[in-house]
Amino acid sequence: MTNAMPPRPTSRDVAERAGVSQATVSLVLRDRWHGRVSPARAVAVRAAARELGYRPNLAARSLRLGRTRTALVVVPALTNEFFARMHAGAARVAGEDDVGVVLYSSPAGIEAAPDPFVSAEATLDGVLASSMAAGALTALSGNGLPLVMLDSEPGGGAAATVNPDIATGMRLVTRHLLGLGHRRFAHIAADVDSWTFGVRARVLAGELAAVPDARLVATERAPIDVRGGLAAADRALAAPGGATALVCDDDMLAVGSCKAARRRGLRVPDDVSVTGFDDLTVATAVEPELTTVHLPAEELGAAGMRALLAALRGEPGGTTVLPVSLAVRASTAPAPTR
Amino acid sequence: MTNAMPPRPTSRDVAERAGVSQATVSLVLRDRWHGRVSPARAVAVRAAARELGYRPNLAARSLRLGRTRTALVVVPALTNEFFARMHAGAARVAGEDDVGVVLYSSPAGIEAAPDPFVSAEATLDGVLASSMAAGALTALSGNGLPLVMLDSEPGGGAAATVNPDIATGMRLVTRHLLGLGHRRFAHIAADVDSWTFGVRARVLAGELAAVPDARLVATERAPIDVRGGLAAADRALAAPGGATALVCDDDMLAVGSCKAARRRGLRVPDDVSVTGFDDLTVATAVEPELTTVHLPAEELGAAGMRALLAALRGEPGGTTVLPVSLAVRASTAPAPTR
DNA sequence: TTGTATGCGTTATCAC
DNA sequence: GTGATAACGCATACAA
Repeated sequence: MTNAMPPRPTSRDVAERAGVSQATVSLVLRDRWHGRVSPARAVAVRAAARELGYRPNLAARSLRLGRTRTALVVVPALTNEFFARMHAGAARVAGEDDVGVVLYSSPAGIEAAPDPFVSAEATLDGVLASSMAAGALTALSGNGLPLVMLDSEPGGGAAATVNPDIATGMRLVTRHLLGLGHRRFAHIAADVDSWTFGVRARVLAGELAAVPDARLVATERAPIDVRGGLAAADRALAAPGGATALVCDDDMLAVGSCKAARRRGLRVPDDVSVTGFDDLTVATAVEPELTTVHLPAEELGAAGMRALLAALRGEPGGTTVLPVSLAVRASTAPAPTR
Repeated sequence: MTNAMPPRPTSRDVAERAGVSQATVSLVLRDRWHGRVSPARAVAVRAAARELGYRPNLAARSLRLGRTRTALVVVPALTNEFFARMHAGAARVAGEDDVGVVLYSSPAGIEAAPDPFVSAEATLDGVLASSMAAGALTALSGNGLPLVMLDSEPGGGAAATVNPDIATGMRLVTRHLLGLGHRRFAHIAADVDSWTFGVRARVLAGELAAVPDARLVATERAPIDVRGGLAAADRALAAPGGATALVCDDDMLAVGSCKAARRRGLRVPDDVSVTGFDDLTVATAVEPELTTVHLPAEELGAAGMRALLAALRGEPGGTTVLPVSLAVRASTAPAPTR
């Protein structure tokens, strides 16, 4: 039994089979034949292509066109559900426009953006980057590719920026808690120096400053995971001031914070209220379910990719802000009367 | 201010700057110059390339070589942490070998594998597919590309298969529960028809059959998420037989099962024990923390990619089985004495 | 040891 | 309307 794999058909093969020239094949298949090729031949070409299972060679096309119809999506970590959802949105939109997506999830997290741009620059049309530290941005914008930033500081060399309305999100959380009678807050913050977390800290502080007897009794930073949140909340709860509300930068931190509270014998939400941010699956997996800010992760990726595709077409881009909402669930309750 | 973006340097530009021919540049940069190019010139070429910031054009290289150094990784859903980790492992190994990864996460889940292979076949050297339904496999193997299957039925046209030791995992769970005195089991199963879940069901049944008074009092299928698990466990708990142990196919199902138990006024693990599978982050986020089977997700992806790279080199592949372990935590306890 | 020439498959520019 | 032909950037067989 011979196992000879038939070589992939080329446009020449299609031409031969359809009895036309190779150039005609290209015209017909790229839909640029109207008025230049007779309908009869066009039909014949299409038929031949189908029968042969012809697929254009992307490498050849890219070489000739100088464009690759490929965008790079950069996320800090794909194992974070938020970024996975963002990626899904971006990939969907790109796919609808026949643009491929190559993914780079920065192993070093949010800070570094080393090799990929160097090596990838060879073959990309644009870059969609998310939640990167301020410094990393410049490394990306330097290579001449259109760049769209997600969940990042507007401006700064990007062709466009798409952000969820973080400020409003934090405002909703704070006012929700304030309305519940809480006055002593602790901020369980992500120990990541990025725009998005800067906004959260600023808005929280600002909202509390506007209410005479409200105070931020502690701010604890932690790596964004359950253990980090647990440790940080433990420190915050040990601090003087007796916080009754733990405002967390992320759902994972909130989950850890709930654990910390319980280990100290405090009930959530009776003794202490806890809020998250993102509305990941885990927010409704734990009990009590988390009151959290719902961020449109997939839509963020989708809008970002749309902005990138627009930039690729040469259209100017600005800053888009996506609305967020507060998901009020069971981890918040009226402040305890002491 | 002129904004003329300098065109990307080609190997010709490097040649010109180094005062050599383009062919020499190619030889030097591909490290095939030993004995053919004088060391002095080689040094000059490297210097010129560095100064110009030369990057080879991948499209041109692919066209010339006929290979793309790109592998397709197929996962059912990236938003599932297990697959995200698998992807990370695969991407890491591929990167070490300068192979790119293009990701396809089947929107339709595990069943369908529609377009990507058609359109992607143009530009891929191999495929790494994970946890696909039996039918989808054939669609992949048909296109002549080397294929490595992950967490799937061994054999069946794939160049190699890499699986976590699912059977042992389920055996460990069952015996753990049996050792705790449980005799009435319910299986909260994933409603997905794939090899991995088939094995779980089979082993669970087999292990229970080997213990005279042990019984599987209910099997309930559910979509793999918290709500699905909740609903299925609720049905299982309502069924006659009074299961004291809920064996779940997945951590998400286990989380939902815990919720279902609590809503019925049952305590976990005092009244009912619950086990998961996968050991996702959520397993240690909820309380009680889940007793579950730890699957080496990242290593699975890494081993799979190694197998694919080996297949690309023409080496024969077989079936690799990766060890798993039981993470005993707080969701299991001795069976209640009634 | 080095340079020249050719072709990979595609698209676009031209004569016909 | 249609079909040659040239280029895209690289790797290599071959000539010098």
